[in-house]
Amino acid sequence: MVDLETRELRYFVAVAEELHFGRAAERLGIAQPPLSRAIRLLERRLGVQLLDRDRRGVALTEAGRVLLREAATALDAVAAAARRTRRAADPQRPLVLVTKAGASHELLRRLLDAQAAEPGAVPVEVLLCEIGEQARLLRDGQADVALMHRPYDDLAGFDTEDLHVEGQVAILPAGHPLASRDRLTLADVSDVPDLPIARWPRLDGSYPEGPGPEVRTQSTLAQLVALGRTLLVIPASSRAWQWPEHVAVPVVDAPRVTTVLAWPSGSHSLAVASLVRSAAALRDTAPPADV
Amino acid sequence: MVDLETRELRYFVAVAEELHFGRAAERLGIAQPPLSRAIRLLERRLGVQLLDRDRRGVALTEAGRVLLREAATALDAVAAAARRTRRAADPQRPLVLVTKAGASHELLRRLLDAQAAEPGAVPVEVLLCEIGEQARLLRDGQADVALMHRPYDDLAGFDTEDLHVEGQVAILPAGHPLASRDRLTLADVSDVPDLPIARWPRLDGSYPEGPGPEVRTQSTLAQLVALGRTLLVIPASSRAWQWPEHVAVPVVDAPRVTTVLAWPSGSHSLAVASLVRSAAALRDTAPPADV
DNA sequence: CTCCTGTGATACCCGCCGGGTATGGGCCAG
DNA sequence: CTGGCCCATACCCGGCGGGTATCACAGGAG
Repeated sequence: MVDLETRELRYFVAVAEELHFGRAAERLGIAQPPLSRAIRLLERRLGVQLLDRDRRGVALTEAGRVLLREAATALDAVAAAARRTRRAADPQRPLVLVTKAGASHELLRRLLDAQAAEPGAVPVEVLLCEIGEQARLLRDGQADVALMHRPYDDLAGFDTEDLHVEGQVAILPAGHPLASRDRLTLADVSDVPDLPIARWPRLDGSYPEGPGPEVRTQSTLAQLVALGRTLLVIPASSRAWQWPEHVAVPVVDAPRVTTVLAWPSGSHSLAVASLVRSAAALRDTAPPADV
Repeated sequence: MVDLETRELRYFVAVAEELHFGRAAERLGIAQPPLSRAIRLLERRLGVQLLDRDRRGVALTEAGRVLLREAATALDAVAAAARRTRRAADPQRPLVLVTKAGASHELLRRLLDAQAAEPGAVPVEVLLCEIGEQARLLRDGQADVALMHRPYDDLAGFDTEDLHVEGQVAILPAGHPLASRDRLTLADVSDVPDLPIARWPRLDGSYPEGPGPEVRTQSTLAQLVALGRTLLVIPASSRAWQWPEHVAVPVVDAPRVTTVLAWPSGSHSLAVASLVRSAAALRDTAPPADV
């Protein structure tokens, strides 16, 4: 049995991501030789080669790729332990709810209002993040609960409560021929030559091949749409995209999107339970108009 | 931002579980004073009181309870990182499949046969565990894949493939009046005065109140049934209970149990994928007789 | 061919921190 | 009051994590 220390995992992650001992050491705030030694020791303790030191630079072995992935989640778990413990000790800790900026705006407003009206309401702090970040923020304890969207977000490891189902719309630059239609299909929007779909970075930061522009944030994407450089298909209730230059047209055969409230499974927080109750009541009493 | 080391977490878990510095230190193989100091340092770094040192002994604070739970999952994640990394480096690593001893025996046999018949079959090692342990073994990397049972096992954090649905039977000592019936209901078996339901330990090791005998393993339970001291309700295909002194009677209104193949979500292992394919094919070509 | 540059590895030193022993001090039980 | 239990404090030591200086080696420029 080998007991890894989080320091070793942090060091390895830095080297594995930088693929360069010098830069990794700088990022960690230590010198390069101790880092080399630490990684070598880690390899010997595990009995596994993690890196191929080539003449020029460093490459991950298969085992190294596994450890990079596993170490990231393990470090998240450790960070979550610290954060949640501190939060638990804060008597007036607000509940942190994270959601994608601009998504499900109306629903969120109604949820916050409903929760605030509860007797003994726990204050709710709203944290906005970029697409796909909610899962990490929940996992590492920076947030207690999230609004997420099936089937797009990865809900593995979370308990969820469905809140709302809706269709999707294509966001187009006003003035584009497609913008005058009153309904579209996925076929209509999939291969528009002058509006290629934007490309998001993969987990490793690289971009898939394709003609569309590379984007990393919603705001850049919104501006690209306004400039007539790309189109996108999103849930009807998303509001981050309502620029004057934008037109929304329903896409009738796009998959329907379910907005869910998600929280780490096994969470014993009374505050989370209270919010979930509010959400369920909200959905049952006043279902928002579907699109 | 506080970076906890796994050593600190292990120390805290030991103290939190033992609620006694001396015993915790002994369990950790260190002396008591350094342990006291380490815990005190941990509290100061977190800025949170984790333990109430009472006149006599130690009690967990609310924050301490949170950290105990979080630390356990974080340590599991770290251990999983080490184990999975080593496994990844082993060229002829077998795939480890864990299941409750005695459960879904036929299904498992057919699954192993089907997988062995695959071209390029990965060897599968079977690991048997007690009830409720599969999730931990999957989480901490001791197993790659598990047979689990909805709705009884906690499937949070795992991807699953449904394999089989079946009813449940009551296991009774032969000769008991109920044993001669050809069907039972939950009402029939819920309050039999001379056959009280056995009590399993909770996570903290304590037992719920009740008249039934306390059990910790399946084998003790099987013997208690044979002795006519308790009854139990289990999926029809479970085979650990087929002693000569046992009689199985269908319980018509018990919830139906789904046997699922489960693996850590996000697992990129080709071997797991291959086994899942085998399992799906198995189910589609030759569904086992339902009960 | 030579020299320079950039890379990770090695050698060696030092200070800190984790761990040990000895002991103190508060709080029951009797 | 007193002894015992249990955690905290005081103090020492050795190992390890981190630093600097340097080496070894591979390319590339000239």
